[in-house]
Amino acid sequence: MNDWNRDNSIAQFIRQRRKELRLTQVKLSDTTGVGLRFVRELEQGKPNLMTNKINQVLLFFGHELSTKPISDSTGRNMGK
Amino acid sequence: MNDWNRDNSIAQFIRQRRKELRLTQVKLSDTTGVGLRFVRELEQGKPNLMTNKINQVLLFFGHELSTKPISDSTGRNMGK
DNA sequence: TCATATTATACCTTTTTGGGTATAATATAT
DNA sequence: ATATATTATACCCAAAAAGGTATAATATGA
Repeated sequence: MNDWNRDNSIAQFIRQRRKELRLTQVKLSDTTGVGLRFVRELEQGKPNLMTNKINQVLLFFGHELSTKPISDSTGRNMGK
Repeated sequence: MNDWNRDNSIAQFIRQRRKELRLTQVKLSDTTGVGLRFVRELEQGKPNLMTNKINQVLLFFGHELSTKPISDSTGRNMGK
């Protein structure tokens, strides 16, 4: 078992969309052009990934990396 | 000159927020703990960056990496 | 159950990032 | 204009990602 973040929202998004389209990891790897290992690390929430590779996959789903505010449990915005 | 994407939205976000707080790249580098070189590559829109490093900077601004739909000029959603 | 498909883990290699530093270019202020 | 501060570019090095492949584990279906 690795110590990656399974409920990483990006990871979840990818896996969910992939399953909705009934694609295997292999298929997604082929069609997006990233390695199979990368698809797995991505879906399993490996913390350190290359943004261009992620975007390469997200593009297939019509998405891209962006930023969003972090809110705590009360909905308050954090940070400077 | 490099061929990076200057109007990368994440890059723009970082630089804009940094300037609003009147911080130098050096200051931001120090306070976030990432290297100065990284801050520069980030703001200049280098496409291949490690997500954890970006998040390390975004956290300071109360943000984090996420995904968003790509829309064309008409506002239509793209992709599968 | 049993065979197959899909996903997960482990090992090795190549490639590239990120850090640091030094230097050059640009912006800012007096 | 000129001194200073800030940002940009170029170099090398260590550390780590991504790819490939092989094997194990798990899920799926007949």
